[in-house]
Amino acid sequence: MKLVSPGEAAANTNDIPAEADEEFVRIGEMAKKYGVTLRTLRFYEDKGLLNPHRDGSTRLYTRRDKARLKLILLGRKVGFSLRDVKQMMDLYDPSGTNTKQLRLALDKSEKQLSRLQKQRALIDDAIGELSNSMSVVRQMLIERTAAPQASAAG
Amino acid sequence: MKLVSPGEAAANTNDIPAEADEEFVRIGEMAKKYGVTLRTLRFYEDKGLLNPHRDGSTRLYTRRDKARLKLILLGRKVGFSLRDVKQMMDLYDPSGTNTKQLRLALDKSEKQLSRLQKQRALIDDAIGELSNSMSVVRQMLIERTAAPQASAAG
DNA sequence: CGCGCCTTTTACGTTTACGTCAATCCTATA
DNA sequence: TATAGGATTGACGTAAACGTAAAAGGCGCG
Repeated sequence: MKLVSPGEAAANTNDIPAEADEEFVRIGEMAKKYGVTLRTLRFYEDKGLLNPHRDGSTRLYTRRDKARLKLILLGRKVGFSLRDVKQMMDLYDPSGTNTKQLRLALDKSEKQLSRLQKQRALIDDAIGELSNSMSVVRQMLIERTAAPQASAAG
Repeated sequence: MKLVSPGEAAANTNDIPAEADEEFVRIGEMAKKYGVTLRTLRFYEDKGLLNPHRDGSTRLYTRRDKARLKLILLGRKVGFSLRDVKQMMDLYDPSGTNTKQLRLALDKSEKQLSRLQKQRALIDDAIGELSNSMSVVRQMLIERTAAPQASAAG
């Protein structure tokens, strides 16, 4: 099931780099395009999140893989674990309405949203406590640098 | 340098549990008092954050250890690493003004504060994106459940 | 005397998302 | 043909803060 000869793919990359309709890209180009490392792409594949075609041993990524990667990156951005992302993606069925997938996504999203809100509360709390401590420390420093000269209360 | 015999300490725990002025507490009581596990206390000691006395092999925690633990827990709460906490604590000198310690603490605090603020921005961002996605998904679900009956636009 | 409870040390396991070699292979190019 | 540039798999390393046995010692109580 060989779709493109390696020479052809390589030539394509060299000849018409702006001819946007390239079917396949190799891992290096894919990585640059989405700002991830090669390791990351291989890792995602290892975890079953991506499934690029192969030309021999060389990975070839298609539009489909790009769409999936975009979803992964979005998921990562909003704080889903890769496992969650995989769970949701695994439910995708191009021949159906994907109701189950959507419901799962919504369910997970609600939970994640509340997690994020809790996190934000924790961070706000931490910011408050830290600011307090900083005031105290600043005050201590003032006393320690200004007092030795004019200590009134002794 | 044995300060309290084991029998005495044990008796103390059994006889007068409410007599607040106990000099030493063992690891179990310490853990309960501060809501941490035994493992945590031993871990902190292993990392050089605590230094309880010993009666034989039994750890005995004093007021000083309690104060240090409080600081550790505060540091943890505001997001410092244990390493940071240790660095700051290590500068403590009961016979000086501790200016260096205070300056380091303030410096680290400023950095941590900006980290926290960045984190909060990221979280707010994530919340926004997630909310958007959820709207989209909800809309898709509506279309998939309501449309099959009355699809006007075909 | 045996039981249960507390304590000890040692040391490997957990989680997540990759980083960082290492050794090897293939290919286009000068 | 030598070399540089990508690509491959495999596998150990990292960070943080503990969790979780495992095996053993000590103590008071009934």
